[in-house]
Amino acid sequence: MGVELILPDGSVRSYPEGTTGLDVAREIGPRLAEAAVAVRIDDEWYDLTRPLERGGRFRVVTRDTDEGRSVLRHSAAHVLAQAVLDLYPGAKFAIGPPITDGFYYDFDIGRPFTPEDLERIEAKMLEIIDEDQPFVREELSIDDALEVFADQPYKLEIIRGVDEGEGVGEGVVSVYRNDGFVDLCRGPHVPSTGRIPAVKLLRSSGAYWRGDERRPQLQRIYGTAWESSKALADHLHRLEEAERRDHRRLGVELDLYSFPPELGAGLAIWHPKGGILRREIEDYSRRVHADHGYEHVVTPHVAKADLWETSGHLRFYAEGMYPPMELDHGQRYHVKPMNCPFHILVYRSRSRSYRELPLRLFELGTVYRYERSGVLHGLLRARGFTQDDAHIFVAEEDLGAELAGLLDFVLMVLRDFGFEEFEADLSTRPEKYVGAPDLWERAESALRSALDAAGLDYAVAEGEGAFYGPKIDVHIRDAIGRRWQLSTIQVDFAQPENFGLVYTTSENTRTRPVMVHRALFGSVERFIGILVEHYAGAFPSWLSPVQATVVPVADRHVAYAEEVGRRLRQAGLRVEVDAADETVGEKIRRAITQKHPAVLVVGDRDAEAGTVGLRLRGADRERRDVPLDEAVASLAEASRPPR
RNA sequence: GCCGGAGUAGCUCAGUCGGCAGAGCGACGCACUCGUAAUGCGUAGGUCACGGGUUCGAUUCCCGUCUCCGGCUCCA
Repeated sequence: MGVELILPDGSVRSYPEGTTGLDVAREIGPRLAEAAVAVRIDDEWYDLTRPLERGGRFRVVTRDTDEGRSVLRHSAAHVLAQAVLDLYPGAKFAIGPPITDGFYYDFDIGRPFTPEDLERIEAKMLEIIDEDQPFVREELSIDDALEVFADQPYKLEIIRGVDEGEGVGEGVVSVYRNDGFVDLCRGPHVPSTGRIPAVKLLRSSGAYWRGDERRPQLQRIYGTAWESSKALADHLHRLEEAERRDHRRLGVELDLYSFPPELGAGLAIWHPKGGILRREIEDYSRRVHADHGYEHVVTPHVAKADLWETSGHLRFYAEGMYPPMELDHGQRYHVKPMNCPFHILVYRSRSRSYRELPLRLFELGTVYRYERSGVLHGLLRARGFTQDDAHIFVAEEDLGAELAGLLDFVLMVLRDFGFEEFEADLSTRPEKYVGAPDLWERAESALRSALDAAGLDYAVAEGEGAFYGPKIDVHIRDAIGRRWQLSTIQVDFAQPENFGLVYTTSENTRTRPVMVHRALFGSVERFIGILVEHYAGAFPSWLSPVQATVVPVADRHVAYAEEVGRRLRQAGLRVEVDAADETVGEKIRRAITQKHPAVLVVGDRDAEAGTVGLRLRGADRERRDVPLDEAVASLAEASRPPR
């Protein structure tokens, strides 16, 4: 009994029993066989050396793809565990999956790993890789597996959990052996340890067993593995690049913002230059919202506990809120973690007609959330931040059109800030939910068609929606390929119910509107943090706190430099005239280091002829003798906001 | 919150096996007056995170607290 395989080119071929994926890959081409790490039949994984048990759509997975890398990273994780068990007798090992850009493995050796431990372990791993030990797959009954891992409590727990269908078949699990080491694993793996071309351990840290802080804390070792030493070197270079772009570091260097300990953890202060950046972004946001039919509202920072009871926040979100403060005979007030209840009160302040819908209420609303101290991370994760928040009250029949327009709006805004790559997640109805199922279905299909209409790539996260409604999250890729979640669009069937919202229809009946929560930047602070890292501090001119620096060559040119500065300011530009007692070279270096987009150098010739030397960021070299009028006009043009 | 690491000048860091605290950059002053990425010389700047303990003496050792960093978890 042979197998019939459909190859990616559509051809169908038959193979005798016992044929392996490697045999097929070799037949297709030796280079393919060389790069192969595993094969798939109809999405089922096979090790290269495992006989194919059935026919179907056949595909060779190579090591230079994301799928292939995750196979070799998984194998690298095994080698890591093998090294640790070898070096630390009695070590317990838990789980070791591949992750984005690497892998980890969780251990218990009774103490944390030190940097010296990591060096030893890495050396041991390289030895194991050198020995090119074959990975051998084996299937065991649950009982046999329990015996094999008798002294490994975490493995035993996993095996006992396998009954719920995580195993490879009825009452059977697979293990992989190489040398004396054996690990429970579904696979697949590369054929032998020598097929891991480049590996490096990065760090260790604590991690809870199964992510549960009530359970034992294990020691996790992170590493990365790649298809070639060049790919590894590139990755390490990207890590350095990310460090160079760190918004916390650039915030200090560019004098944008800081996090004084006196203030409290997770709270930022904005310096004048950061203030300009923020103001430009916020002004832009207000402008485009006004242009897109939003009305600007303003609401306070605290509200009575009753309001948070009605909205359900105290029931579902209390641990994310600042504790109450008491005043007026024990009346409790909470600082707001969200703006929605306030916007709802605006809606409910009088009776609403169908003619007013969709009613779009927008606010740059500053909220405070209690974040556990360990998770704070500069602007990206703060305790106080400002949302570009709006709530749209819409008739159910208009929801689809509203969502489609909204998604276009989101993409327009993100493109205006220089982001070009987008991916979305559509989160659908969870097990616990409010609202009628057919309402959910209509909302989900409305979100789906909005995504289709926008031509956006999206993944469906089944059951990941909030209990109150489905949502779309929009992610962007930054300049070094990192993915960030920014915008969110959430349909809400619960709050209109909680607050008893209605509007009067054209038939003079009263109907409940649907509510949409949406934020484009999400948090202005976090968005700026991402922008700083995306641009490595070199913002497009319209966002630059300083748009041009004027450098006089010598003291006698200061008056002309001031004149140039005045002209630029009249054209609306933010300008510094650097009259400091320094060399021209030093002043230029300073402007460049501060990422100013334009430097204008003026000397004798310029003062006489009414010209400037113009050096633009990113240009190969400067232009000399540019007429001042021309320089002013072109810089003003280059510094205009996108809209 | 938990695990690990750290906190010395505005920034980046060295140092003190317990005995008067150091560099580079930055700031300030003086000289230089200069044409596209660092001119030279000088000066100031420190509760060695904070509080307690041990000690003749603590920046150094011990305990606690705060803050930061890497993770866990959670999210915008």
